[in-house]
Amino acid sequence: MDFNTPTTTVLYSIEETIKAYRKLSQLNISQIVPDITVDQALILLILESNDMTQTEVADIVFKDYASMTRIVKLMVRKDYLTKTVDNQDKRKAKLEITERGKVIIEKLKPMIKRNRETALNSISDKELDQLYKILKKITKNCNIIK
Amino acid sequence: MDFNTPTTTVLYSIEETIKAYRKLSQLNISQIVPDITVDQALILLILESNDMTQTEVADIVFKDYASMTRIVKLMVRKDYLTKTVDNQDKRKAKLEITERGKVIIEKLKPMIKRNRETALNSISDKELDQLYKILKKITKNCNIIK
DNA sequence: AATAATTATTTGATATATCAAATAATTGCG
DNA sequence: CGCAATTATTTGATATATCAAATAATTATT
Repeated sequence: MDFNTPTTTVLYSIEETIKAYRKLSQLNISQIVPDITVDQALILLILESNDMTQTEVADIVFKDYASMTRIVKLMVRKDYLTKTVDNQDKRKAKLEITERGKVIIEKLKPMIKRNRETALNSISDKELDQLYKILKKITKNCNIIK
Repeated sequence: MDFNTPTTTVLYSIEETIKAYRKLSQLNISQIVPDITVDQALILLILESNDMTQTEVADIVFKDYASMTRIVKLMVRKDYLTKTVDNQDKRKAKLEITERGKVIIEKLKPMIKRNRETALNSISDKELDQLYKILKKITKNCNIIK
């Protein structure tokens, strides 16, 4: 049964790439704001444009709702964001970025931008487009079952 | 400062893809062997060809050594593998797949293969090659700092 | 040989991932 | 309206991720 060694499939490469990128990002972000994770920064970025529901944010950042509950708890404790009950629908938790959160994200933006540039250095627009399309295909294939 | 929204960068797509693939894999693998994680199965696959040191395996599967210690502990408890002291170098932990581990991995192989096929369905060899090369570039870019 | 430096692994602390079950609010329907 | 179904979130349990510090064995150096 022509069974490839796990390390020879692209899916392994995808894993490798994302881990390398996460490591780079965390390292550089910690240099600017020591006490924040990459994912927390991402959540702040998302909330910077529009306030949202906890579940909405979770969907955007691909987090399990249970994880999201805990991450938000920490972020509220650190005064990065506030969590209030949505008055239209009391099941929903409205998340808003705090002033401190805004300051922090502004401080981080240049580094976040730089991380992306570092990661994508020397990748042409054409390659980026190819990469994007292929990844989308794979994602779609994986989500067929749902 | 032309700062892209986080969701518009390919790095976000990479994250999305790998999460979708992991979900698919875990779902299908659990159907065959309910009590094993994708990563544990990967470790068994790695060890199937050659017995190795714990650190060697960790490097291959991109795991932190501390994580590896804990994963191995669980896998030993479940009788998927054995852990013994390397006699040449007593710092090293030699990992070997057990009979039960072998049986389980044989049982899983067809599904693992199928998962890969599902994920990569309709992706041409040319695309795979492109994908692979671009990912390698990104990984390299991220590892520059080290 | 004795000590310093390095390597492999572990442990503790904390954060996150994931599943299943619980809770609470809202919606749909007879 | 009253209740079943659905939706948003939480909690508990367990697994994994990550960093820093500790341990133990090995290697390099003086």
